[in-house]
Amino acid sequence: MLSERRLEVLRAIVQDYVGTEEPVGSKALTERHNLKVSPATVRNDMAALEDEGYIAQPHTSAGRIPTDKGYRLFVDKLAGVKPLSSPERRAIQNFLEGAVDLDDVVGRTVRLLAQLTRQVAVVQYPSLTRSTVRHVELLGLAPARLMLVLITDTGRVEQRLIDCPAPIGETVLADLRARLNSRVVGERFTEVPSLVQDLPEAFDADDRGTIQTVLATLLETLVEETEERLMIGGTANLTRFGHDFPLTIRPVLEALEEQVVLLKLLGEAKDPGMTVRIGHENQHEGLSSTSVVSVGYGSGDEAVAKLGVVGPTRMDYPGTMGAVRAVARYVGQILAES
Amino acid sequence: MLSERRLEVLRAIVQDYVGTEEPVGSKALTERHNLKVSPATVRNDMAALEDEGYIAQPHTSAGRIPTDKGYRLFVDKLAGVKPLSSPERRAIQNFLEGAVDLDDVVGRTVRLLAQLTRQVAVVQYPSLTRSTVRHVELLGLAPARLMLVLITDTGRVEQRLIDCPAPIGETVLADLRARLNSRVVGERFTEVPSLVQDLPEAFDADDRGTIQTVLATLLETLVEETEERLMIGGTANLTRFGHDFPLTIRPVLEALEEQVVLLKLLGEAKDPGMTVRIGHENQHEGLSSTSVVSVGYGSGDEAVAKLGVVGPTRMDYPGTMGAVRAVARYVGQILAES
DNA sequence: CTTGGCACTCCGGCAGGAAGAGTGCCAGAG
DNA sequence: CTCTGGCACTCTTCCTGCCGGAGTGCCAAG
Repeated sequence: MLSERRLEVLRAIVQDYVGTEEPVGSKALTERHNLKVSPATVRNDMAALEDEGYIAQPHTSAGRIPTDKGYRLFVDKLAGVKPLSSPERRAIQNFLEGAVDLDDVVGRTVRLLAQLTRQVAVVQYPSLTRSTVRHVELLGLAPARLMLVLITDTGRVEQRLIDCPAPIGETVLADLRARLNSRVVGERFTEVPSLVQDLPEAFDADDRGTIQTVLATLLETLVEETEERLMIGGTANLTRFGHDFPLTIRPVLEALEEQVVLLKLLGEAKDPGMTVRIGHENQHEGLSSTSVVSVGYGSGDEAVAKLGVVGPTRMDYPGTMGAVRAVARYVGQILAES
Repeated sequence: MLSERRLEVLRAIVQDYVGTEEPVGSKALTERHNLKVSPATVRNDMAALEDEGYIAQPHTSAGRIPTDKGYRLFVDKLAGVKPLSSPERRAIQNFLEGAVDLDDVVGRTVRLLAQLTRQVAVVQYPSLTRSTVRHVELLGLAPARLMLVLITDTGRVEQRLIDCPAPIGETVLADLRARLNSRVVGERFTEVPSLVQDLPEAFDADDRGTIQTVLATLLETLVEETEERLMIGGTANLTRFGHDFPLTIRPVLEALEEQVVLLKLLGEAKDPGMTVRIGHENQHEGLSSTSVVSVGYGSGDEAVAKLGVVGPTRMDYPGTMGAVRAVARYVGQILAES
């Protein structure tokens, strides 16, 4: 086990490196942090930390920089979450309250996160998985053509065109609409399939084909739309990454364009609270020199989606975590109100 | 006026510079293009071209590179539009035909354009301005709460929640729905206001307040949604820009995140055909070292939206223009079919 | 108007030297 | 056993001067 002081040294190294972006040496450390020991002692500690794999030196006779493992220890044991200042909190709230619809909420959130953390922000649209049905509507566009509209309690609306196998009468349609709604409104998506299973039985044989089609489309919509959309922003902040640009930034931009990758990234974070994935802990290769801080957010007790930021492993973890957590909370509030 | 040969020299310079990214000198020119004159002659021509402002040299005794003005001349007079190869055309068509809905069409288009041109692609969602109403639906969610759903012929669906000043009966609602649709279905958005103006007169005084609210929301939706959304992709291609990265790439990324800027950019291109804006011709400062190639596309004869690419001024104009034009055509076809 | 020749300029790369920062190790003190 | 100061060593970085190459501009001749 590492002694108290060695942990303190590691913390100091991380803090200094995050601030200066330069390898940090023993002398500078003793000066900037008032460690009560001499540089020589710190050197010994550093040697020990290096043996354990927490820090490394780019070349002999250079200062040390933290490794992924070092950051991990820092995040787990040494760093708290830095709360935002109250002006910041107020700014967040004001900014988010101006949103007019769901797209706007997500858009504002992304910009806010990017600005607060000065990193790339990723916000997943509220998931349909946990949400409930507010209304289902069927519109007859033509004798054998319907439109299905699904409205969720998170304010999302999905629509599908349906080509029916046979024409369907307006009264039957109204009947179907009424029955459908009485069964599924207020219910969770996951419950819907079993709730509508026996619906066709209530109708004439002539109409059953159409009704089957409608129900199939509805269930399909519920499933398909569980695949999430997301919005990203603040990519310009990538330019602050480092000096060895093209090599670093390219794979990150590529990864960010692959929504699938990002969704997986957010999805993997199972921790109910905040998740921090550091460097190579990220599966995706392009992101192996970045860290991802993510957290679930939602209108009620349950998380309906995730949001987070992507930045260099050398990031201000306490500050970033504070911002991410705060934004998630306020977005949750906004969603609950609307 | 510039002589024929001097134009030829300019063309050669542009082509070589686009290929090599390095200033091109007189000797290399005579070798790579079989100009029938000596380097010395070319030097004289270059001096003339430089006097006219078509080319410039980074430093004394370096080769020449084209200026914005030089590219402009090249695009206007010297370059054709390079048609795509037929395998490319087939690939485009196949790729776009797999799309399942509007979002998917736009998403695929953006990826396609980015891949074909190896630059940043921007695609505007089909505009509602020119499109017509396919259906208007009113759903009673609660006694005094409605949802308005607007379906357009471009496949777009917009919805709005309406809080009514007074409860409205189901029969009145059905009546309103029927009248509304009989008047506006098939009509252009711009026509709608005058068509529905006198609708409230057909109803009882009790309901007029609510109906006014509904109509107001409808008109508002039509206007608001003229503000376009757009999708961008291929930002990773920015890393191919040049070697002086952070300075170049940052303002571009920032500009790309400002949808307003991009919309203005596309909107400014009034030319019915293809528009090419080179370097400083772009108003936005961050884009002063980029060129924008854009073109309108649409399902019928009329353009309903724009798409294009953003790349370095040093780009392959004929190839890029060819790709942009081809993609626009195929997207138009796809939209017309659906 | 074109051509070859020639002097000139400037960039880029390379070697060598000096400075600075940081390390590792050791021996001695607490 | 831990901490400390000292010292030699290692690297990187920066600056300098130097050379070669590429390209230009100008001039005089064809």
